[in-house]
Amino acid sequence: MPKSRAAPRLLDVAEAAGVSLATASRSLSGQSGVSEAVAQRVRGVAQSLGYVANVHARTLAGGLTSMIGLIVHEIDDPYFSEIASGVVHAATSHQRLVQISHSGRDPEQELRQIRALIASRVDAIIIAGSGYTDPTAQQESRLLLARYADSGGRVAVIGRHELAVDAVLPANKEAGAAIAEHLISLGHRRIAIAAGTEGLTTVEDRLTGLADGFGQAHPPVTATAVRSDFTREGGRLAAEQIISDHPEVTAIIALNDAMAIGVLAALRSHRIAVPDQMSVVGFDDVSVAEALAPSLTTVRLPMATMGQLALEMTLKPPAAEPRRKATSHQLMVRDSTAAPRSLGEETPLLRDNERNV
Amino acid sequence: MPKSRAAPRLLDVAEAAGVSLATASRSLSGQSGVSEAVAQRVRGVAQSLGYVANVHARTLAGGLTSMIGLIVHEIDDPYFSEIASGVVHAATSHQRLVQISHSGRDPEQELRQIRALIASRVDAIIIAGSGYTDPTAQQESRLLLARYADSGGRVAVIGRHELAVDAVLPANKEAGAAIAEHLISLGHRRIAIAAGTEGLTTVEDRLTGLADGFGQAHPPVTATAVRSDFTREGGRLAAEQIISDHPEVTAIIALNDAMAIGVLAALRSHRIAVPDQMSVVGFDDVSVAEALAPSLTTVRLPMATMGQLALEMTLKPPAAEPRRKATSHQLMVRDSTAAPRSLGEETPLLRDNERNV
DNA sequence: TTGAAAGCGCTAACAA
DNA sequence: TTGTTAGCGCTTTCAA
Repeated sequence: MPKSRAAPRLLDVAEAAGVSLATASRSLSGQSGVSEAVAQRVRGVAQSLGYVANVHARTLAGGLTSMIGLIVHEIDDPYFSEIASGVVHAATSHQRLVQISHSGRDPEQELRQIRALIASRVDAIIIAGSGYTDPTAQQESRLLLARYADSGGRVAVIGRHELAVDAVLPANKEAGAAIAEHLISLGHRRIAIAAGTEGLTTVEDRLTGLADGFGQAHPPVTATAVRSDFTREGGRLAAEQIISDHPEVTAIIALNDAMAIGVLAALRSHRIAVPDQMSVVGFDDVSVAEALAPSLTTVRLPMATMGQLALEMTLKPPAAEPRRKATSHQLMVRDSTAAPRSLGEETPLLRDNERNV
Repeated sequence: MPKSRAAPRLLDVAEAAGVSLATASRSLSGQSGVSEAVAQRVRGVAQSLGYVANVHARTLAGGLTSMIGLIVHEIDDPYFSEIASGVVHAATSHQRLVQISHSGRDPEQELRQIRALIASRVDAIIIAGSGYTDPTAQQESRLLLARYADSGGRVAVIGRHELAVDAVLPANKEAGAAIAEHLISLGHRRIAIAAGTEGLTTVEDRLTGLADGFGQAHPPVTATAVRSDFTREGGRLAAEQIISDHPEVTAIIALNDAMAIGVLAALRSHRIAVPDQMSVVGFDDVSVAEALAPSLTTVRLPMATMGQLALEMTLKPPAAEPRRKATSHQLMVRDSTAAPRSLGEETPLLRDNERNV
């Protein structure tokens, strides 16, 4: 039985190839100053020995790690996995590796993850997902990140305008306004909102956008928000409450698609037809949204692109002022919205398939 | 403006606290042999300096990294994100961090990721997702992993029986048999299979299970497999082909839920009613499956648990023989399956809500 | 209980 | 073109 043997070191490669440590190092890192013949031989020896350089030693000795840390709220939420996918693809094409951690929407846990990423000296840290409206919740994170940036680390966030770092800003307000206009133009005036947990900036921004959009309606809109978790189950619970407490409502706005899916499920179990008896809209356009039945009217935010943009920001040297990159949004009108029933068949069906905003 | 300053080192902490390097190290790592008073003071200084230990130096000097590497095929596929979620949660409760990489179902890319994980000296590597039936595709990965294990690294795989390492084995065959029996008992005999790409062991195992289940039917089953990508779009394409080439079919089996969602979309666009005109089933029971309309009949594989089990295997010392851990499966009968129309209303509706297998 | 010092594996500056 | 050597920041003997 083979004894547990340490992994081969660069020194082992050098000896086996009959060259010095420095020559071996140069050969493998593809630097100039080595004859091609020697370099070739060293590479061959390294391969046959199964040599893989120790990143820790390499990092300690000098350079960067080529590692990017990504912190998301929930790994198994499509919103974040699509962002992650964008980050990973972009990173791969820049020969960077991504280390993904998740915070479970808990500032404490997020702090711990930031600490771990800093400890492992990743070249950059990307934090995706809503910030917290409570400033004390991230006092220490902010400090840590500032110090990290100060000592050369790069930081970018997605959707957290409250941190003074490079940021990709999802068009949450604009998306809210677009949805409000869509429902108003269909004739809805009594609307309920399945809103996510308090304290998340994303939730508040989307609500603000909706309020802006509603403000212009004649006759005016009556909108009621019901708070719940920012998840499918949260959507289901919110819908139950809306159904029982607000029977006059003709449309439900869920503040993300996950909640919208929960809303649809609740309506189905109550045999409330969508869109005939109730219109439903979401936010994000996660990829399953169009595959639902009825397919979900929602606002598309380009998650993968957002991830890619964030990654690319971290590759550039820091700017004097933090960069802000706004994203596009696109209202996707599908089968879950229609004119309210009371307006009946005499109203022409206002439906365009994809309206660019 | 603060100059770009290097991060504080343990030496800085030690000096600021007026102790030696060794004492500082001991204080922070909570070792015995330091007076509590001194330890306290050192910890205080470390905190106020925002000191975070450099993992690379620490790793190089001795110990483990407390990092686990996880390789998945597709980060934004719910099957994998649910597995990842299981791994991450279990890891967190064991104070481990997880680094997630993705291979895009490409053996080359997978090899590169394995190399990177080994280079960063993660304590363990978990590879999730189907293996490749072509043995040459992973010749080198196998070699690398063997060497890594030999030098003390831990390896566990999810769903790759072809590697001689600790493995969590999804009940793919049994799941296939359960689905076959379900459709047979409903009376289906002309069945199409939307199968994933060739060369994936998961696909072949599920097909084998289906064939086993079909073998016992009287009258016999006619089953046709259509190959396509193992994704939603692949499911859609397969369904289109099935609709045009095999109009006699009364049920479509998709080899995973992603494909099933694509199949449902294709059927909807052809106005083929599910389950009245066509039954549809999937595999996996990703969390959105029950939220679809009609809700999807599928076989539940406990993805999060699988991830958790794999993580725990890597925490144990290696066994003489590779461990094999089989998982449960559970047929989830929902609204996408029914008796074929030709049997009409005279057949009693065999439907139980959750049948344990 | 504390400190001094020898590495861990690698890179890069300096010599030859 | 090649080799020698001084660290990188930490842990861990070994001495005091």
